[in-house]
Amino acid sequence: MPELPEVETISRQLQAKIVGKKLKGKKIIKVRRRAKLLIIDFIDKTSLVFHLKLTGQLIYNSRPSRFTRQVFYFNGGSNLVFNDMRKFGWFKFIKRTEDLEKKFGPEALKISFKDFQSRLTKRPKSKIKLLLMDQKFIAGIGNIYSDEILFCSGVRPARLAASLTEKEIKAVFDNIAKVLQAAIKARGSSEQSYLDALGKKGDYVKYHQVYRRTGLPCKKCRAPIKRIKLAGRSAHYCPKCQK
DNA sequence: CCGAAGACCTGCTGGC
DNA sequence: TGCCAGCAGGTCTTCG
Repeated sequence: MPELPEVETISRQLQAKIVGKKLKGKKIIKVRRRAKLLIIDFIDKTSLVFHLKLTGQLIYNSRPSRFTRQVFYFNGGSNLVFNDMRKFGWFKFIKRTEDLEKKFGPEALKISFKDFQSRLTKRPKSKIKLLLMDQKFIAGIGNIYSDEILFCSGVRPARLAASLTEKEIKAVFDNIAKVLQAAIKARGSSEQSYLDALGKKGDYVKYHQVYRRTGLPCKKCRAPIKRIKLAGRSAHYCPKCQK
């Protein structure tokens, strides 16, 4: 589930619901996202940090299910339910988030073209899809959105960074923001288990051009979508639209 | 330095 | 219907 658009959706929804409430007697002053982390900041400068990994859910005012790992209760009776079928996700209370946040590269929605380009030239032999998913290179993009960004850019996922023309680098850069913003607007992609903080599915799957569409006709040219393996992950692309 | 492979978990789907 | 292989939004660690 949760890449940048999904975590951003949850973050915005929770920000509207729980700021000003108290958890364990401590007042919540902000809910925010860094990379794929969801961070709840308290007035005493401590934070509660979540990583939802593949199947984590954070749902406001929900009921526990068989997959519930933890329920957080706020003063006044409302709650926040943390579900995670595959148990990869985690949460922890920490004193300062700085050290944790330092481990990530620039935010995908904040990086400048200049920075993006210079980072690419420093990793000439890396495959472009793996670079987009490398959280130290650029933070927030995962398997779904790297495939979608590269489709929109006309670039195959296994291309080496050094092989991209200036025009292609610009296209990839532009499509990072374009695809992620559109996905946030649709409240993310619900492939299987993802739900937003209000317990609703995200609508972006219907806009997917290639992700998990192996063998289906490309929405632009009708050529069958291909799937390959890169670093153990599936990569989907249109052999005709992407060079 | 880099990349590939396996580990961590559970559930679902498709083929025989 | 049953069983088994393969797949799934993400990091981590280990090994070559």
